[in-house]
Amino acid sequence: MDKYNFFQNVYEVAKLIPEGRVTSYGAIAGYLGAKSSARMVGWAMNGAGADPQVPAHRVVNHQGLLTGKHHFETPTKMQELLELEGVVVQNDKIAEFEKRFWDPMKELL
DNA sequence: CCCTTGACGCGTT
DNA sequence: GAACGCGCCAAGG
Repeated sequence: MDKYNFFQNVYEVAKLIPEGRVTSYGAIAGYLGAKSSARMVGWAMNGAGADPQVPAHRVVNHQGLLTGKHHFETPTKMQELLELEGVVVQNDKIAEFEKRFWDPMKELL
């Protein structure tokens, strides 16, 4: 695992997120061994926007809040995509976030 | 090369 | 329970 692959790893993990599930930046960061560097995940996702294979809409903050929706084509796109996958979004946050939460540490273990 | 910003997270007040 | 501050790493100005 090269540190230089950090961004790539983020993309890989994001691609593994199942439909109707969401995860947090911190969870991905922790899975990559940089749990304190959740911000890097966000930065990485910034580049993920160029890669349609990376479902950035399934990645939210630890609150389940759609903090990154402004980075999409439209601020509502993120919520739309989530709802299309069966994820209930209310007030820009994931409903039943704990139930929808997909932890790479456990799921990919 | 220094300073600021950024899609976060956690501990403390 | 909300607000604030600090840590973390990288990129842009």
